Amino acid sequence: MTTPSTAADRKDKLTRTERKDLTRNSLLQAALTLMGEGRSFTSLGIREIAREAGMVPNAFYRHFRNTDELGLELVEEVGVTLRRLLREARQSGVSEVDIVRRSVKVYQQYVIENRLLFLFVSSERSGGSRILRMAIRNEVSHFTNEMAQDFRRLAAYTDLCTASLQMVCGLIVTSMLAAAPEILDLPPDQPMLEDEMMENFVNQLQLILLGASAWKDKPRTQ
Amino acid sequence: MTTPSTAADRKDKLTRTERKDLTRNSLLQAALTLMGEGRSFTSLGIREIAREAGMVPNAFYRHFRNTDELGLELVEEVGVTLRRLLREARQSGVSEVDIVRRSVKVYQQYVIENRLLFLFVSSERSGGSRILRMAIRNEVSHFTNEMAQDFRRLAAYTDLCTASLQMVCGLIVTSMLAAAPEILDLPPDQPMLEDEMMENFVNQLQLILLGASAWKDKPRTQ
DNA sequence: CTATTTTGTGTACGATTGTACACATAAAGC
DNA sequence: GCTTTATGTGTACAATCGTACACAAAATAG
Repeated sequence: MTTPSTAADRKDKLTRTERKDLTRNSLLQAALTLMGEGRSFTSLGIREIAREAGMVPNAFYRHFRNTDELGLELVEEVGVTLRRLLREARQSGVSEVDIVRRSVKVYQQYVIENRLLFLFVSSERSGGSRILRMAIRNEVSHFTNEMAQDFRRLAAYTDLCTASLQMVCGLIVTSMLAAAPEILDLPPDQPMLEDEMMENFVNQLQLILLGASAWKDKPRTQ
Repeated sequence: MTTPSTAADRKDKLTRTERKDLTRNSLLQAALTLMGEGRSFTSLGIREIAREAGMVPNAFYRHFRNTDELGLELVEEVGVTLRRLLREARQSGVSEVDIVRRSVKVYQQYVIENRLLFLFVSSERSGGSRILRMAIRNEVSHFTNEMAQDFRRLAAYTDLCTASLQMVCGLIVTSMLAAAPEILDLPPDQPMLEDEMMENFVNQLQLILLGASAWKDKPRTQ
């Protein structure tokens, strides 16, 4: 690469790695699209994904060795998506009244906006390939830890030791992830069902936080 | 049917419906076995299941029209399994100290004993076919309701209105189901990891119950 | 006893799958 | 400019899939 060619050097002539990234992304997107049409990731085939991406089956191998490897890439995307959720939650005011209800509403919208990714993570978190399962569990674990750090930073629940705080956040995250598939399965124009579900979700989170307020860390022994 | 032939009439000559039930069960068992070997239910094929059950592919159609229909039968089996869990929990003493820790231990063993069914329900609860998902959600909902009734019967958390009690039980069930895949993925001889996971699970349940004790039902409005 | 229905077998066919190999084309390296 | 390398295409093959049809055997009905 003699002249760096700043990627906008020539408008339609792209560098090799750029083209590669484009088709690679189109493969990832194709897999997500297929899941959006009701297929489960585990049952997707190489040919199917390549076809959806508009390329010949063999081209798949230029980017991934098998579908699991593509799935790992999707897991990483899930990771950045979750981190973005936390970052946005951090920016929005925390000292609001009704913070739980507000957060639940934000989360609901976030799940809908990132429908395909949450579809993926919900179904692969306990299904299919062990490798994917473990990778997802890792990302969720990181997410939980970051949430606990945020609680610390905001000086919330300062009575709790770190282990207890992580336990609480784990419970919150479990509830959030369990809510995702229900959000995604909601019939689109049934506001009553939706409100009922959200109300239930809000109450559950408030109950967890209520428990956290009353929680006393165990003494030294055990 | 002239003489009812009480099914033990001739020891090795079985009636037609008995034989049919036997092979039907062997198909169900075959599907579970394949899942136990790491396959996901969604990706199972008719031929595969029939082969594992030791019969020719076409025989499958004598019992189910497709794999989803077989899955529905498995969901029903999950239902009776969950009900049995509740029944056993009901019998064991409730007025024990450390009741949560004891219950968690019982649950862990129950999940391991019914490994294949919990594998199935964990992976299909948010994955694959919409029909199966809804059926499982139904069974889980019934389970939650029965648990709430048990709480009522035991005069536990009498301050809570029925809706709140169901909300609490929903949270408990969510946590239980989320724990199942982690239990099943535990490496078999790592007692430290196992203890850590169980301790975390116990704490989460205790936190929920602590929250339930402190919970005040909403006043009339809203 | 005869006729019918049920249950499982055997064979067959077209479609689809994962993957191997040879080839084209265009960017990158020198 | 020439050579090399990376990326995508085309063709091919064995394996598997779901499913249709004809058939065998045995239990049930009359």
